[in-house]
Amino acid sequence: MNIYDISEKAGVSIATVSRVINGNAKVSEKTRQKILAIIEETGYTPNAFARGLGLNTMKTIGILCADCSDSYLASAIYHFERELRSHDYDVILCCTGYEQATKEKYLNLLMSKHVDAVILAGSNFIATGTAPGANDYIRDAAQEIPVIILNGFVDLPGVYCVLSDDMESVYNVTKTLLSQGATGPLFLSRSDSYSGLQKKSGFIRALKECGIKDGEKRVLSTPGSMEENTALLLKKASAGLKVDAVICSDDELAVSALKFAKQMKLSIPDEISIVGFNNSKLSLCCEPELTTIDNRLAYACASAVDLLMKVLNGEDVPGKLLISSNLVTRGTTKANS
Amino acid sequence: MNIYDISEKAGVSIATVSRVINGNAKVSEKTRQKILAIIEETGYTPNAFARGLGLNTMKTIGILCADCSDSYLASAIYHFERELRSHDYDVILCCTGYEQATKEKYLNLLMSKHVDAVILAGSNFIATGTAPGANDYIRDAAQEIPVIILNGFVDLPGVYCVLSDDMESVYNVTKTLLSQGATGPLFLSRSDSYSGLQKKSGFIRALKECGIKDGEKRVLSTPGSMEENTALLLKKASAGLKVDAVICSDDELAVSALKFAKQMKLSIPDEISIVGFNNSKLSLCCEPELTTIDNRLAYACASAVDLLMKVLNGEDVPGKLLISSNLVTRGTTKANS
DNA sequence: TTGTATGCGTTATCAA
DNA sequence: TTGATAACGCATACAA
Repeated sequence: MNIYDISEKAGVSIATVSRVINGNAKVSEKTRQKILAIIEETGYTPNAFARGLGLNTMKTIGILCADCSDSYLASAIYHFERELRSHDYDVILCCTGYEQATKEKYLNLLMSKHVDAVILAGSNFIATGTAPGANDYIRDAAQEIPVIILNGFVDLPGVYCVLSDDMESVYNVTKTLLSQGATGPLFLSRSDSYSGLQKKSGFIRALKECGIKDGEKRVLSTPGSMEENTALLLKKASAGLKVDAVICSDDELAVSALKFAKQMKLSIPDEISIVGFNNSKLSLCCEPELTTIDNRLAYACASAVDLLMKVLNGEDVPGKLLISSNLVTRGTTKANS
Repeated sequence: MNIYDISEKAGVSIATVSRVINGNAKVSEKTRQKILAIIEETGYTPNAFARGLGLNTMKTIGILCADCSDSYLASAIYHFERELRSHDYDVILCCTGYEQATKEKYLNLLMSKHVDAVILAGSNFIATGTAPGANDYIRDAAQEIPVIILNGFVDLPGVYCVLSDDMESVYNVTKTLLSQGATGPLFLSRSDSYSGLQKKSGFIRALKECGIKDGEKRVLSTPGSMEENTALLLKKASAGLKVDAVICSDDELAVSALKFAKQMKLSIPDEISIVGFNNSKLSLCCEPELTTIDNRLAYACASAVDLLMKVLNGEDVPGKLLISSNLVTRGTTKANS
């Protein structure tokens, strides 16, 4: 069943059928109704390939993420997909893992499928190290199609970044904990991704303002499993590190910190405060429930899609959109006086 | 940059270029190398639409899931995507939500995009109620392309189901808890999906075998939030329901049960045992850590993709694949003697 | 081993 | 308001 069959049944040319389907050009109401009726009756749907061939677009957005089983990224994808579909776009999903070469390979793969744009979900797509040209693959892609980045920032033409203000939110909560009397603050860092560095620098800035100079020394790299991270904290503590406030770059790390606190028999939040990140389900599963930073993921994803639609529509939009976060205070921090 | 450009540069016809790209027919090693070099140099990639037009396939699998932010489904999608990509298939993701009409709509949408097959991820795609014809949309789809169902079962031609043996695993763990002396077993059920019903019937069968006739009365429907479910349990307990063993259809429910136990000041696992389902991260975040049923999701997904590849290859495969689960014993149940 | 010619199902341009 | 026809880029049957 193709456009010729329909045109034949309707006694018109394929051009007219095409016009009705695409609804742009002028067609007499009478023939339109007739054609519509036949389409309905036959259940005809245009061949997406042929359409793509002509238009060189298939109304499809590629989403790359390192690992969609990560709860944060999974939520992001969920929001992206629903938003995009409401705009009649399909989503091709591509989980790249964390290796640079694979990221590049899959981005090129998606480009070759003629997606209309790509969304890089997660700050790990931005190289933060010194490797020269590590972000070239993004620049190259952006020369062909719009690139949206969630929670990462590079200043390149054709790249649009939507991110939460991680530096600010960590800065704020750190200041609060210090003002509540904490003298042994610690920051647990999952990785040196763009957002990881932002968080870290917010922490260090807050410390500096309160007269703690060597803030870097109070940043702990904790990329391992929950068990390993708890063990690391215990080791540090037994080596004499004082800890009475832990800010974490995700909720899982905060649970590690919680386990550490319990093993140390520290009372929470009197002797130790803990703050997580992402307001994930994990934050409700432990005891006490976690105070955590909610970075308004749903809002960010919706904004990103909105931005993208405008870009595809040729409108002028900002290259960077910064969204403030929201501290959700629960049982692992003292109530703010 | 298209196949004509390449053929011109190489001084051959487009047919020869096509042959080299597809690697099937005979081409002299010399011209092959020459063409390969030019392809490499120009970065040419064939237009997927044009290719799809001719072949009527785009090596793309549609995955439908109700909600990919659900941690279980997110993991499933992750495994599917990686497996499929290793077979050079793309994945179009589609989150349908839980409404029947939307599921049908999106399944048809994917069909119209000429996906080569669809995977229905999650048992909620199977209607278990009495609504006649509620699974017709699956039957119709399966007449056109292979349909794979994860964790659900319907006996229809062209439908291939991969599922964990939920009935058996719940039956087994319930028997164990009863043999350890439990007299107030409870099953917390999230929904009456196919797998939900399987789990429930495993529970009831175990009770029956131990002389507890009215097993249905010990099944609690707990579709709400963690907080609501905990509250429901507290209410039931204060109304006199005896509870000393709780088997849950997911880990989140188990956390609700854990919170209930703590509020009741019941010692775990001496006075109450709790078993979760899925071996998700949640099971490690609470205290004590959850005993939970691991249904080998990664294995199931890999098997499903393997099955699909065989189906697409015209091989004969079973319509149902049942995978046994694995009980992961942690702190919320007594060690088995 | 290679080349020629045709079809795949649309959209869009131009003419009527 | 309509119709005829040329792209779009590729795979492949058939010819050489």
